[in-house]
Amino acid sequence: MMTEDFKQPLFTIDNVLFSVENGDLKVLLVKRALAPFDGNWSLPGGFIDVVIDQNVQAAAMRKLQQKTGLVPGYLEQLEVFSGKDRDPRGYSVSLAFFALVPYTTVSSNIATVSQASWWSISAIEQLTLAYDHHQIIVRAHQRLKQKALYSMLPVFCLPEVFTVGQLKQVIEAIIGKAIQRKSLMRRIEASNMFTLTEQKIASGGRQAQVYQLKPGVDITHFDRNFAS
Amino acid sequence: MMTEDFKQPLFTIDNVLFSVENGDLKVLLVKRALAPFDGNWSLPGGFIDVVIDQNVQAAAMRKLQQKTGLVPGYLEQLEVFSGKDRDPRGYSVSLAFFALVPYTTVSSNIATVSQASWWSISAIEQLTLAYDHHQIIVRAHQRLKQKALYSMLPVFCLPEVFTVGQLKQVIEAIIGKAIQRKSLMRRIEASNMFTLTEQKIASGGRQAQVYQLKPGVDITHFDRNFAS
DNA sequence: GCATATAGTGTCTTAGTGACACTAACAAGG
DNA sequence: CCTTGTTAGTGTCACTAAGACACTATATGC
Repeated sequence: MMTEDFKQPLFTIDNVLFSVENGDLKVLLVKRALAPFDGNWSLPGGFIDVVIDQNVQAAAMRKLQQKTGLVPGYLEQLEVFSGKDRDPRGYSVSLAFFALVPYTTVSSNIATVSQASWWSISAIEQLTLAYDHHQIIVRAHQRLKQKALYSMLPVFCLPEVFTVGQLKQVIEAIIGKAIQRKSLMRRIEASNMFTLTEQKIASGGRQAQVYQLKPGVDITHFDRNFAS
Repeated sequence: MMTEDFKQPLFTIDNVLFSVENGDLKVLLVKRALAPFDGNWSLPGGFIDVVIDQNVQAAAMRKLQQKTGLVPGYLEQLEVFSGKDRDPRGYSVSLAFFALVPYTTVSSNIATVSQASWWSISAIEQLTLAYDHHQIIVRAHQRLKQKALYSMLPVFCLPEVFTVGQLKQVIEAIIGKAIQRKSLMRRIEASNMFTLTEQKIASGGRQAQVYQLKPGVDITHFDRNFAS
């Protein structure tokens, strides 16, 4: 049974890049300039380049960098979406990634993309997206939500230094539910992922202590979820 | 930017099929009859057939059925493994699945496979496997272990009716650590996934109550892990 | 009957989250 | 200067689910 016996499906990459701005969970979308689905908003992605890309994660990183100018602090494989009809060009297999970055404004302008911008997760529901990108975003959100309940993953939506209040806001935006500041502080302590810097930051009331991610640490997972 | 601008990678499927026999976690391997890696043990997998297979899960199911005769009760996407050098035929992208079945003896005899048999997870370490299948098995085992700590997934390694003792043995084989029978019974109760049948089964001592998976239920996830 | 093996229960301990009141530190306005 | 409002951080009790383990129950084999 040789390789050539089979017609291979199209293989592509899609990225669901999340961030949180001001308590609002956002996903980065790009407006397609080319067919198919030209003029529609879509997830930044594309074809793997077998010469340049060491592997699929490298391809995902390159596509993100290329189409949005952003380099995520966290990138993880989500799931493969596949089928005969998801791409008008033929049988398609797309590997979706989900990624996290600190919020920054974006402005991209390359050939395949006319615009790139952040969209609130709630606003996206009303949009018409290319391919099955709605479903991909839903699945990515589910996964992120779940991981936010038992891990420190949401820190990747913040700059390297941050306050407990900021992290609390990010987590609440992700899981869509309030948590106890006390519980979060216990986790920050227990995780041993952060150092307490000398600085303090104004916040409208008492100044907040500033935490910093220790370099090279793994994200801690806890044995229990926040109340779900 | 057209499809044809890019040389596409090879896309394949690999299955890590787990079961538990007598307290021993096993993975199903097949002996390759054809190049590359002919004569080596490997994970059952192959190319997707864009005519037959509705999507990648269907392809995984078909490959398993074809190469081992088994139809798993649970099948989930694991992760994509990719790179220039993992397949001598060229740049390769393989989507690995992990699957669970009740233990049964296998004996397959088709063209591409000369043998199919169960291997203890510990015995596999000493084997030489095709491709990067060692790494895939390690990752699949990690994921299964993790899920066994907080979900009822391991029931798919048992027949439709089973006893608490059997489930306990399966879970312990997967996570490599003893758990309290009491804790498991509390979970069985709380999950509401099972009905208690009239039957009892001999087991060397007092007869055990027989549980049965309710048809069509989702696997329950708990908010806490077993001690890890 | 007695030893032994597995099944199932009762109940105290332990650990981590939830709830919430309380103190701390800052700004703005009188 | 003092009061009020706001956010930051602490102290502590309640709640819940798992761990530990003794105890009872029911089977087998001698």
